[in-house]
Amino acid sequence: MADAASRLQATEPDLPAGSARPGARRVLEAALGLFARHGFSGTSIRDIAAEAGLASAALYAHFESKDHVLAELVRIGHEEHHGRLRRAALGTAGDPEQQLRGVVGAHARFHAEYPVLATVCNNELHALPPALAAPALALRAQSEQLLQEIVELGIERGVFDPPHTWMTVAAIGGMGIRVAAWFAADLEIGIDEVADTYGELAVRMARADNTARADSTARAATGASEGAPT
Amino acid sequence: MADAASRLQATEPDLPAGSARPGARRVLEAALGLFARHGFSGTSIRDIAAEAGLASAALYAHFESKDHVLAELVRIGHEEHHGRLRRAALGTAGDPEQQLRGVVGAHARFHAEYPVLATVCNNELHALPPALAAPALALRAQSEQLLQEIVELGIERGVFDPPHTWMTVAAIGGMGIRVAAWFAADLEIGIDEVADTYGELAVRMARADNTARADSTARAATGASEGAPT
DNA sequence: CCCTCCTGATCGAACGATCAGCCGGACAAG
DNA sequence: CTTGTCCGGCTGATCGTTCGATCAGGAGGG
Repeated sequence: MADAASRLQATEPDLPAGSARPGARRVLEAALGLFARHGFSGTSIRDIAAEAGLASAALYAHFESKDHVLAELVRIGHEEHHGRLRRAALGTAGDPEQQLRGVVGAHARFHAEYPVLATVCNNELHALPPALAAPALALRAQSEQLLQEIVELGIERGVFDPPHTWMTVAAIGGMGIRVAAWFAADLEIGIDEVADTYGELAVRMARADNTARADSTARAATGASEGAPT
Repeated sequence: MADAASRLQATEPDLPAGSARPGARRVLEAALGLFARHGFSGTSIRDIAAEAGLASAALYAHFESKDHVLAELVRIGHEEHHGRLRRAALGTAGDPEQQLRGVVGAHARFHAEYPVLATVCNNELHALPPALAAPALALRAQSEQLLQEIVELGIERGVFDPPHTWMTVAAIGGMGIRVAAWFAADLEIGIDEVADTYGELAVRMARADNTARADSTARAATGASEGAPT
């Protein structure tokens, strides 16, 4: 709230259940909120320690270095995210449209349930040395490929006909990532509604027979459009 | 390139033409690339000066503080972005679908033409004290409202029927922002193609008669979908 | 002669990390 | 139950480095 560029206004920093030993978890939760608000480089280990109620030296009993604290957050976030996408894909196997709806819904849902964690994973990954970032990047590539394969299957079957497959996949991914930037727990929009809406939007983007219809049906309400003044 | 989490791999840091005096411009260009790769807090005054070929003290002849360097970059980026959106909206006034296509195309085009600047504007805005961030936030609000009004006009006329107007606007904005993360000059995808594709995707998301059609037409190719194994 | 742009030196503060040492619960031996 | 030992988790002090910023002064074109 003190921040102008509202990075996750009222949302409480939150981690998936059972992701670390209690001692380390307190540190991770403290670091999570601070990394999201001030960035990795903008947060000192003294800040983290103070937030966790510890002396700064105590952090090194749980983590090898400041880098490793971020690496652990990034690992937790990417594994939770990728696991949800895979479960959503397996649970709806067969029908590409239902599968796209499910996977994109899970993607959006993750960013709504863990907006702080998602923000750190997306915005601070670059601060990690290559060796520590590699596992997260691998999971990212897998998630993108999962989405791409669903769209390609739909194209094969004729139910999908997106403009430029790869860009459509990138756009679907991008709109979901952005959920973390505006979703807050006290919003009047529920998590289920977010997931459903984003699933619907993704299907609309990919679905066949969309462009063609512009010439046949959508004409009706457009009559008064040509050359309107101002 | 040395960075694992590819923040703008091969792209040259670039600013819109004529945005500052030559001396200050060299500093801004140096800071732009460094802020994008290492973040605002991860970049020191000495880093910027070295990249610009100056002693660190020389920066203070052009800018009041490190904050003001970022503030100027953020101002340039937001003004260029908002200007393009307004011009695109005025150039296609009247027809909501054409207007949405144009504005979203301009949005995507900006992020493809200035991916480094867009990255800094989006990811480092939070590092600015409220007073310096305020103008950019105001322009952001205006841009979002512009998009929202186009969609609402389309709904009034019956050509648009998106699920949850506000979330659709947020999703359209989000997918365009993400372009900056993957677009590179040496890519096989051209800027015009990006703009056209994103315009088309936005229209598909908003267009009326999309959901309803699922029951009437799209059935044809879906026959073999039910319960396919694995 | 002044004004703009610049340099090298330097300020105090904050940085990531390391150290010796203290504390308290776990645990085996008596 | 008491005793002795250990070890994970912690503290306060401190290391050398780097941070953003300031200073007096030099260079040089108008």
